Amino acid sequence: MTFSEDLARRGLIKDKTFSDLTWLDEPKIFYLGVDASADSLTIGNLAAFLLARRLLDANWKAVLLVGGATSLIGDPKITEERELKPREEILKNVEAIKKQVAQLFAGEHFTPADNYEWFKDVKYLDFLREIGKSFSMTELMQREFVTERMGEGGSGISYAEFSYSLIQGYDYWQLFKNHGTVLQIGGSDQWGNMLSGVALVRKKEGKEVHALSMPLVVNKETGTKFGKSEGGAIWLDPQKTTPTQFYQFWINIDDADVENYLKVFTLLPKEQIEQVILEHKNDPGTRKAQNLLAEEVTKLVHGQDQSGSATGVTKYLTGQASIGDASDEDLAEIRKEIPHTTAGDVGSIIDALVQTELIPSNSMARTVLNNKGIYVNGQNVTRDSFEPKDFQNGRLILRRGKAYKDSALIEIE
RNA sequence: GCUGGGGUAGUGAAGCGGUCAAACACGUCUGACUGUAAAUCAGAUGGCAUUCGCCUUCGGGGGUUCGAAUCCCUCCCCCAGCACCA
Repeated sequence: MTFSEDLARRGLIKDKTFSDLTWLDEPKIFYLGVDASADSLTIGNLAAFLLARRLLDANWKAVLLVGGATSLIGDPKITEERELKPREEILKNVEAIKKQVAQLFAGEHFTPADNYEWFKDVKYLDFLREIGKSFSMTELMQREFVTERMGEGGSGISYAEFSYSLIQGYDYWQLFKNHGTVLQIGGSDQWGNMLSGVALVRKKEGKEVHALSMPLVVNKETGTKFGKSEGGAIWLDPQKTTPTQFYQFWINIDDADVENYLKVFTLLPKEQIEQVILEHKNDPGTRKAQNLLAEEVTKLVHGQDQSGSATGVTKYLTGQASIGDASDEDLAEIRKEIPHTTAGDVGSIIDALVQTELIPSNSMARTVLNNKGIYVNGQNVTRDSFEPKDFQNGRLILRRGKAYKDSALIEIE
């Protein structure tokens, strides 16, 4: 099976500017850009980065761009104008994302880039003359985010966000000139911006470059955008979403999506995926496919060790092993992976819930407690304080709801 | 610049002097159901205390009033139209 066939079968290709897929089979140089709208990437960014990884594995060369300049403006959303973030905050975010990208691609060869490098000295008039002239207003006005936001019922759009596409287009031109990139990849929401670059390079250089977009990952059952329906964002930063929580997220994926996710979010060969899906269908209860998915993705993002400790910690969260029997090393791991605090042997459960941020406020905690949503060592409780027998060897696992990822370690003070 | 419409909790959207912590819908959280998930049903959804209650919210600031999300002034922002400009 050729590289391009593999991509196609994994469902990784939505739109492309080249007609023949085999164009991908001959390695060239591509680029992938992200903006730093937060201080960490999320699993929403993951699919594109894994595509980059696949290209690298197929001997392509990569330029990975973090948008120091574009982040200052903000990619226009279809609904409303973004709030302009302070420069210092964006600078911090950019640094964080750069580091994260470097970690994610540790051991791989790629060229890091930051569009701020070439934008910081761009003069407005020069930009208008060189770039602005190459863009058709009529065309820009037809973009979905523009038509949605202008006119009656629209939320309005600033000139800054309107121009975002030009900035990204300019990036492609720069990268083409300086690094020889001839392909840009990204999510299908970036398609319009990618085309801006393709068109600009054609106009300025008379050369043909290409773009490739991936379908947005959606939940098959609900049709919702990936990551949206699962509560808060799942971050790649282990400080924000610990490897165990990360691992648990993938364990909880429902059957309908698991095959698709295995294809998109892991590097496993197609045969292996088909095999595990087959096993999974025979006996869905064991959640073989989800287990494999969780293990693989956690390994890709957090590394082998973290993946191992995530499975280790999970043992205690699920009650497969008693928390009282945990070794000192295990405990140290657990403390890193899930929130923890101390409490007296008759301490308040509500305080513990709030301290560990399992629940944001006391009232909420009380409500959830009354709704039978709190578990101590896997046992449902409705009383509002711990009892001495709850502690096994001076510790217990406190959980909100059924999902194991919302667990915390409570140790006796 | 003028004229008109608008800015309400995570989102959409009611309310238009007291009975407003603010209808309703969606979302979110918890539970039941399910091997999961979804769907469905039930409860919860500003904060503190959970017993009467107290505190902070309806773009910002100021005022009128016993009392304002609701009235007045002013500022900011958005939408539409017109004018100006080209």
